[in-house]
Amino acid sequence: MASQQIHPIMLDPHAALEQCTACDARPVSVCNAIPDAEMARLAAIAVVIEVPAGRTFIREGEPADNFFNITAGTAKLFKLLPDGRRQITGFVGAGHFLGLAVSDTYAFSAEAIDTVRFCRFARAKLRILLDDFPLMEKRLLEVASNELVAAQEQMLLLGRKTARERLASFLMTQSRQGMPCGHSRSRFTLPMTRGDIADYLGLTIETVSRTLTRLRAEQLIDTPSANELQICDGRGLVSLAEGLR
Amino acid sequence: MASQQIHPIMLDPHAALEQCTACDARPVSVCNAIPDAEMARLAAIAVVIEVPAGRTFIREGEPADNFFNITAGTAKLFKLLPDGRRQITGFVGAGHFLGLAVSDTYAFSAEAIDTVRFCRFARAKLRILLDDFPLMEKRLLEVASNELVAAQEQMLLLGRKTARERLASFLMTQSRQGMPCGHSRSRFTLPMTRGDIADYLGLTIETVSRTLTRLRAEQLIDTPSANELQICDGRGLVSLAEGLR
DNA sequence: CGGTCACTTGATCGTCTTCAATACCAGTGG
DNA sequence: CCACTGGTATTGAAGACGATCAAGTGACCG
Repeated sequence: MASQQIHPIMLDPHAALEQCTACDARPVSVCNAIPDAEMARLAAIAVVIEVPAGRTFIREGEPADNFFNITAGTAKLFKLLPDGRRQITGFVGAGHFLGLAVSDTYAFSAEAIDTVRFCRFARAKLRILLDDFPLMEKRLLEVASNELVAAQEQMLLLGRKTARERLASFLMTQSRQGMPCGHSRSRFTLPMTRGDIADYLGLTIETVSRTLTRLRAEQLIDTPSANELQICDGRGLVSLAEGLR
Repeated sequence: MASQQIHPIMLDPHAALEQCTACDARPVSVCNAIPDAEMARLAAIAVVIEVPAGRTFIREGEPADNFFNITAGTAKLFKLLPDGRRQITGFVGAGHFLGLAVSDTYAFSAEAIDTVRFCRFARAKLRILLDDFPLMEKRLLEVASNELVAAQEQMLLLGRKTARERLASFLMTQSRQGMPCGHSRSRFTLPMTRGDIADYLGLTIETVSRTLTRLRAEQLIDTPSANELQICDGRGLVSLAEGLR
């Protein structure tokens, strides 16, 4: 089918190794657990792939044959109900690892928001490699643990927070995206659409739009354009996110 | 403080080993990754503790000094907002492992629903032991991955399902609790209160009660008593849980 | 320009919440 | 044995928040 036309960017072994040691995502990814000297083994089984915005590259329910390591761009992970209702479970960027599921099929779908580049590893091959690098397995466990914590935070948001609190939480999380712990940007770009935000926060497009309008009216944020976000009152947003007003 | 009066059930080393190899929870827990011969090392650092119903034995935000392995009873895990709103992120029973968080503080609280017994391991000690048993680390990664899948399923429920669909999903999950894959009980006990169910499903007590009443009126379930549940139409519940009606 | 797509805004509707009363059940003590 | 109590569950009526339906705006693009 048309959606399967994925283009592996083939590289000779030496170039592949270059690719890995010089990879933008390496410092923030799990592969930094593998020493430089052994990097060639990882590079040997990695297939670099680039997909355009809108392309679904993981489909819930299909055989989970691969692991993925995002190196550039942003993707959304989501689950669907038969009637089309969608819940986005996360937005993932460079350094993020996908496909940990133990099951033999993927538990979620993944779609590129902008142009996404990732390394693809055949599950079987990676597993063998993993046996030789317990440090990488340790890193994976760390990553999974952190995601579990984030997932619980999201459950609190979806189960118990109001629309305003959800948006405030989301915007503060986004402002901290990719920043060193404790830091945040006061101005940033939202790569996803209002529809994506709605499906991530368990709301509708209209509610997201209205709520942003209201937050703007209250001087908590500003929206220079639809995709640009300026945080005017971080303190206010944080206390709103925690339900304190 | 009074709530800290936890009673470790001290055992001499031999008895501790007995305790572990004969443990009810071992077949379903992560410790089965450790060979019998080495079990003594695990037993040596385990502290067996029993807490009564209602006791909070993990507090969100407190230093995460221990790992826990539930061996009997049921506990609820939850997060709170400052104003008291509560989201239960899971119910955990025998075999469940708690405290994976990488952070130095717990990301959630845990409270015993009935009498709960667990093994407690000092984080530092367990980590050392883990270095010698990569197989156990592998198991932990498996467990964490499975929980992540469950968490995503719960996000779909909280973000996109109606009250009826949530209850149907919950009841079907409960009916499969502790059953071999593909099996389920048609009749079982709910150890948690309506309030707990509500806080797990992101609803109110009243909505849970009303919805159960309605499901009963529609012959999908029966409730011989408040804590007993009989599934009359499993098929119907499943399709309801998936949003197909 | 016409077309599409994303976003915004308005009016109305419905599901779930809130508030309140009542029922139920186990435990306690008269 | 029965009245009393506290916790839990059920049921009813009213209200609110967010959803749905609908229209309008603006940006981009062939």
